[in-house]
Amino acid sequence: MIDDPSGIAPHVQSERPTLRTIATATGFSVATVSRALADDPQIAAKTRATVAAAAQRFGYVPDRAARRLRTGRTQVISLLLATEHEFLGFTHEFLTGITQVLAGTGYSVTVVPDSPDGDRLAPVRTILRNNLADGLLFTRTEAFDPRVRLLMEADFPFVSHGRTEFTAPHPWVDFDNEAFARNAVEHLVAKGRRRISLVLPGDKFTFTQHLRYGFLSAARAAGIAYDIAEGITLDSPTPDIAAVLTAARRGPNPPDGYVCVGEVTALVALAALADTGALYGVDADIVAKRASPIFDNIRPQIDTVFEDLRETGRAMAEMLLRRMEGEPADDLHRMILPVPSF
Amino acid sequence: MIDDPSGIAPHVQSERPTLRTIATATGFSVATVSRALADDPQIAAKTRATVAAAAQRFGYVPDRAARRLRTGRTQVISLLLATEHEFLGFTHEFLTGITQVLAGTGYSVTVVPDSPDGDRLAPVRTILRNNLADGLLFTRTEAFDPRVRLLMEADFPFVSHGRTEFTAPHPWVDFDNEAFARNAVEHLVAKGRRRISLVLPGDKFTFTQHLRYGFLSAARAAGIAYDIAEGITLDSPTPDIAAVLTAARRGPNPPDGYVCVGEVTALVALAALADTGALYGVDADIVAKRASPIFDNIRPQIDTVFEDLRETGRAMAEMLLRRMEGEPADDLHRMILPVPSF
DNA sequence: TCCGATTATTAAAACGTTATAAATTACCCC
DNA sequence: GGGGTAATTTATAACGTTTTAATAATCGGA
Repeated sequence: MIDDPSGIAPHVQSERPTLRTIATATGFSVATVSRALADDPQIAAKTRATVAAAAQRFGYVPDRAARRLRTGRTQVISLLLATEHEFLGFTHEFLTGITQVLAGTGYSVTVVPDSPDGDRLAPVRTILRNNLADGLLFTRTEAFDPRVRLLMEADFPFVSHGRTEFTAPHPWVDFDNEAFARNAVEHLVAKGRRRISLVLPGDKFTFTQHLRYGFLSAARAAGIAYDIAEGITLDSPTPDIAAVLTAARRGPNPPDGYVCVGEVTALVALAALADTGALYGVDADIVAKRASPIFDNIRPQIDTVFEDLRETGRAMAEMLLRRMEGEPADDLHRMILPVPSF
Repeated sequence: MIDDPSGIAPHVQSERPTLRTIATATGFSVATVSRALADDPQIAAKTRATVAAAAQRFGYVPDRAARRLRTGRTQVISLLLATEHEFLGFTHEFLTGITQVLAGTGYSVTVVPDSPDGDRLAPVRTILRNNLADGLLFTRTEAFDPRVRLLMEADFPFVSHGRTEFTAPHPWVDFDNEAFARNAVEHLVAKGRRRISLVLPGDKFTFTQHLRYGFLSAARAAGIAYDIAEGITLDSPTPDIAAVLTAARRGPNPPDGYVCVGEVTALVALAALADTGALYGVDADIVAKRASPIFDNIRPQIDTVFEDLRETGRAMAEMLLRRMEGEPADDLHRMILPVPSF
């Protein structure tokens, strides 16, 4: 074994090639090698070729720490991951999309927890202050999201999952929740349903407004009765949601249609039907937003609308890369469309 | 608002504080400040206090890049996240546990995709070679996992989710799948079931062996009939699993009990019952491993056994920290116990 | 043949930290 | 007060990059 008098980290010192390795091997200086690898046109084409070949031969990979120290760029993208989401598989699908795009770009993804009930600004501040990332992705965006405000002020690249109501444009990827809600209501109406119910996410999230608007306008246009569950949100403990939905079923005018914004809520609604002796398809119908294929295996089969979270992750990562390249925010928007199964 | 004709000071104040900032402010040298902050006993206690106060005042946070360049330690923990898991919420729960423990330690978590069907060694090699992390966590461990072999050879800190069959000890956290399978079978037997069925994960994973052993030994001890589905694994496309289970139900001797290792498989089994006109609780029973509360809202309610993935993530992160501190691997093992709902 | 202008290369500094070795100061005892 | 030792502090040299400014090489053109 090679002795290491330096006392510096054990697994590093196994002859990792550096610029100097290539420099001494090719006879050029470290500076030239660095610029050659950056494809600087000031460096003769022949030299660039020689250096590139040597780098290839040695399996040279630039040291991130050194580059980061020198340039201030971290090669890191941070994901603020909300503790709650409307789908069980949200994190997995989303992260899969992001890492798919980032694979091979040299960026790595760090995950930072984001508690929508807590201080959402704290992790952002830490990242900005300590220069922990070059770009930021986050979910569960609020209408006047403080993170968006702060990041825009700091001119720090980010893409939000969900829009805001700020006037200045910023990059976002969003699911068309208004269209989803509208389609869901219309579908229920087409099935003859006249009294539909909805459980919304917390009021502060922008997508809650979109859902509400789509739901209300379609219900009013159809002239049917509707209600939005009170005292609970999509993120409430499921027993609480179950209690409210079951109570409503036992009340005077139980709904005959449910628009469910998440998978779990849809299961709760189904359970409420079963537990109150109601028959799906007879006494009530359900349209649910889904992000996974689990409903294929749930009986009775309900109508679903697919939200492609993997594609969402991909779109956000791609957009962030473009933003970090300096592309202006004005056109960096992408709406993910609902895919109904009906 | 205020112009800066001098070109000197003002914006410097808003710059990130470094050791030099504190050094000039306190009158000590950079070296002293560095050592004082490291609580070096060679530095006078009074000096340490002074320096600590100044650091506090400036909101000093050491620059990760500089420290990393100098020490070779990255302050990063990488998570190799398998593309498939037996639970929809696996990623979320697991990641939540990990980030909970790592919050405040100064370590950040990067997520790297790991495709169990592809080259599982490639991401590990990249991390080792390019010194991208100080420690590694991964899931879906194989009996003779090449990653474990490589990491042990390189003496690189890691914790695997799942055991291996290597003789040398390495840190692991595992769920007692053997106990789960055994309990599940015994429970079905106690309910009077005499012909039980199981879908296993891929053969190479260690936990597959544990499941098989628990299942087989309990079934044989009880003297009942059993079968393990062939041609499919837990990770097969759900339509494939559904096809096999449904075909079995239509065959000569359909099972009257199912041990389901994942939530989706349990749903498939339930659907297979429903689709073949069988009645849960009458024609067959199910015991399923679960990681989320969704089954509380699925009707009929089946018997479940809880695997606490958040606790698993916590345990793995804690263990990795201890391992990185130099603790020997010998006792770094933790078995997560099944929590039956029955 | 030599000069000015490109073109190609490189020396040196810097990013912020830590570790080594050396320098300084404080302290104690005679 | 001096000599020696212990207690503190600090200068300096890295770590591997990139970048600025400067040097060296090449090339026409007069």
